[in-house]
Amino acid sequence: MTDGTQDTDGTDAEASAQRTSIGARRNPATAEAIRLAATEILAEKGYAGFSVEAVARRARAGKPTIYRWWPSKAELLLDVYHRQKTGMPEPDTGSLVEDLTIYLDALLRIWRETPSGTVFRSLIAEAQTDSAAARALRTYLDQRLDQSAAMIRRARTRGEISETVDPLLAMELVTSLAWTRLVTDRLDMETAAVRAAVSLFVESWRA
Amino acid sequence: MTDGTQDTDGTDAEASAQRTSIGARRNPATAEAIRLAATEILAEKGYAGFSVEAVARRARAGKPTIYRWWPSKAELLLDVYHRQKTGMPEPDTGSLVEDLTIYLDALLRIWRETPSGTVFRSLIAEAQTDSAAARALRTYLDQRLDQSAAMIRRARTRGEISETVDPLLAMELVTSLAWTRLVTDRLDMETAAVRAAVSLFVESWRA
Amino acid sequence: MTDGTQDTDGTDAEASAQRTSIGARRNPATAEAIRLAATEILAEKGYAGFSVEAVARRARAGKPTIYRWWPSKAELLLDVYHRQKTGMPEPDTGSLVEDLTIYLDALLRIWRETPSGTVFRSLIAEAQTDSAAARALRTYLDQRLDQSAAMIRRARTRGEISETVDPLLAMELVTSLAWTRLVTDRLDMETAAVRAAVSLFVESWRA
Amino acid sequence: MTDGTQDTDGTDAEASAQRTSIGARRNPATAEAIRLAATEILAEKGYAGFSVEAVARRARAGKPTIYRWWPSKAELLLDVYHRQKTGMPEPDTGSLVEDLTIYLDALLRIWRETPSGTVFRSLIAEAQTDSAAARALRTYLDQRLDQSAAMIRRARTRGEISETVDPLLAMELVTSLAWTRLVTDRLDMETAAVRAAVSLFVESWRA
DNA sequence: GGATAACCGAGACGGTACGTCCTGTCTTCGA
DNA sequence: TCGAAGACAGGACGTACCGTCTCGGTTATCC
Repeated sequence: MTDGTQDTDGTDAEASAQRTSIGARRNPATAEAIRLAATEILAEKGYAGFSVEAVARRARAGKPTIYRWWPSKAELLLDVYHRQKTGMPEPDTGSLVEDLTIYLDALLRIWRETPSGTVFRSLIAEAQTDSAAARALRTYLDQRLDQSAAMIRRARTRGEISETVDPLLAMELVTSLAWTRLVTDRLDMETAAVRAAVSLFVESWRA
Repeated sequence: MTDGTQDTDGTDAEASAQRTSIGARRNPATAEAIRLAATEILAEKGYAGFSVEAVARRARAGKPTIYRWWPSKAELLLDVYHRQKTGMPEPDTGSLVEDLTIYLDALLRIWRETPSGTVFRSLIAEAQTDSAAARALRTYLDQRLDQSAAMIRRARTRGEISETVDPLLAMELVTSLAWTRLVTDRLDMETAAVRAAVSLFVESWRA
Repeated sequence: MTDGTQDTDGTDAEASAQRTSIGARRNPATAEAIRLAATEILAEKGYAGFSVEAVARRARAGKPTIYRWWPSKAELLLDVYHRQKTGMPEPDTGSLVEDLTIYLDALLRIWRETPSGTVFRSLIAEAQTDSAAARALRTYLDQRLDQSAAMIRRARTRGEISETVDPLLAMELVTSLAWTRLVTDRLDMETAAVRAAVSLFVESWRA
Repeated sequence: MTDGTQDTDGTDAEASAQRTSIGARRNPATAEAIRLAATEILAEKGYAGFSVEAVARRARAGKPTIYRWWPSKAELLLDVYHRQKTGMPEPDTGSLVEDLTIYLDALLRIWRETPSGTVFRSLIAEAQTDSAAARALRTYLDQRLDQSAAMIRRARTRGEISETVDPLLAMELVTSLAWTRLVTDRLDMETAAVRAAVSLFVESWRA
């Protein structure tokens, strides 16, 4: 940043720009460049090509800089996932089947169409090796479930479903399907199929 | 081996037994020693400690011998998993809730109490990196689903559930919960909780 | 702690004591703390543990503060060595053998019993890498030689040794032995052995 | 040389040749390529540029291959020095002054005119940091002294010098001068000066 | 019944990545 | 305007595995 360009909060898309310390505090531009590099590598090469070394190389950052802020590969992965997981709808149509269909459909589509699917797969894989990743993954799952369980809690509140339904457990059932599809590379589920699956939850299976 | 004084203090009782060549054909004892070593390593150290190098070391085998017969780490993993497959029950109590509860409870218990849980977690992790593993995992899932969907088909046949329920999809819902629990290390689900989860599938949620 | 505590005595043995800014001029307490930290580290861990980072850490100083006043690691080393130079004797007993024995014996003892040996070893090592250190070392050697050669000049003046003996070269021979002993960690030379070595210089080897 | 990635396709035909394993034993070509690379780096960039990483890069070898055979940087350095230190004369002219002059003169010349001087300086520097290097250096010195002390032993045998002269100590005096000159970068000593120095040893200083 | 072919152990090889430590530079903030 | 603090890019450290490559030795099978 030797020139006078003002972009302090700018979307510094150029990782190759020479960055230097901005004093005794974290440089947001560096952090962003690292996240960007990590994201791009995951998008281009997948988890197999994702290494701290490669991220550092692409972001023109030092490895210690990465380890300073993300104590493990998993943390970086999780951070990247977090940033990417924008635009998840929080539907409230008044119909639980509809809400869950919209939610699950959107989740699968986002995983399919953006790098976030690869990112999350990577995180799951990492969690099988790295205990920090495992903890992070579990914490993240808990939070996500709690948040999205709001759909089910609303349905219960409005009397659409029984009081005996545990919202967290119910939400876990829905989410689990998505996870399984993700790790087995079968995200191509049409909306109709999604609705059918959701119906299997919400509607009675009974004849 | 020029003399018999080899390796009396072997760190590994099983593997330290000297195998001699049986000529120009595959030595089953070697193959077994490799499988055993792989299994033990997974049981003791988990996926993190599972490397071809470590397996070769423990099995007192050469790395090329492993690569000769198992072209990838994933193949070895899958082989190990297959051998370990203990008898999953195929309950037929006349009640779908009961059948699925027994099935799911057994699956979680086996993953919890035998090394097979670790092995399968490892396979899932490997599948995120290795395409051969991915293919193997998916094929395996298909077969398992088809097989265990028999429970649901029977329920449908006897009129317990609607004709519109897709047995494979329904079975995938049940199985997905187990997978998610496995990869997030939350297998400790009591039978009552399992039954509650299964009920969420089979019973109506509606008030 | 931000006021009052003056710390005027400057010979602060504890580097962790808080120093406060004295405004826009060099803080002697800081400089002293840095020198002290450097000395202690060299004494405790030797050259291997001596890094600007470690010195800054122990002195509770910023690295730039060190680099501001000592442009290279070698300068800091040399500074430390200079401060540590305890009184080397300048014997004048009337006998050259006696003078040199006292001198060499004292040099070896000081290097052995005080940190200055380690410091000087470090300086020699540093000089092999850093040209500033090399220059400093050589200048220092020249001065030392010139100074201690006085012993030999006196012996020549009083007719004890030949006019053809070059005092500087002769002194270099004596000093060289000490250096070699230092860098090969063989400083434990008894006075008798020192005298024997000196005699090899001054007395005739001839039968 | 603004960065280290410059000449990966080195002009060096030997090093760039692709080498592979020759079975379960050390590949001499690899060892030689590593030694060559180490030597060249020392010759070109000196000790400052000498790193295992750099050697591996230039030799087109893996770092583990280097560490497999040379457990420390110092061992590699010492090995390189050993190979290079050919052609040291072992004079036996019948005159000790002559023998030592030839020897010392040759030593200084070789250090001056071949890379071995740089190599040995590096070893001395390394020994101040690395205990393995220190041990190696000391062992090496002992052997060299013992070997070259033969000149003095011969002189004693033929009655040229006193029986009381300790050959090892005497040889150490001679060698020390060379070491000191080496580490202070003052190897440019003319033969006459060398002879003068040696004379200071062998002849009487007395008037 | 001697040659041959494939297996097996062993482990070296060129590499990639790990996570840590240090270098020397830079900037902010407080005094 | 200095000092403390610490972030930064970068390079090197020594280790663990990867997947490949001989090697030497060992049988069974084929000629």
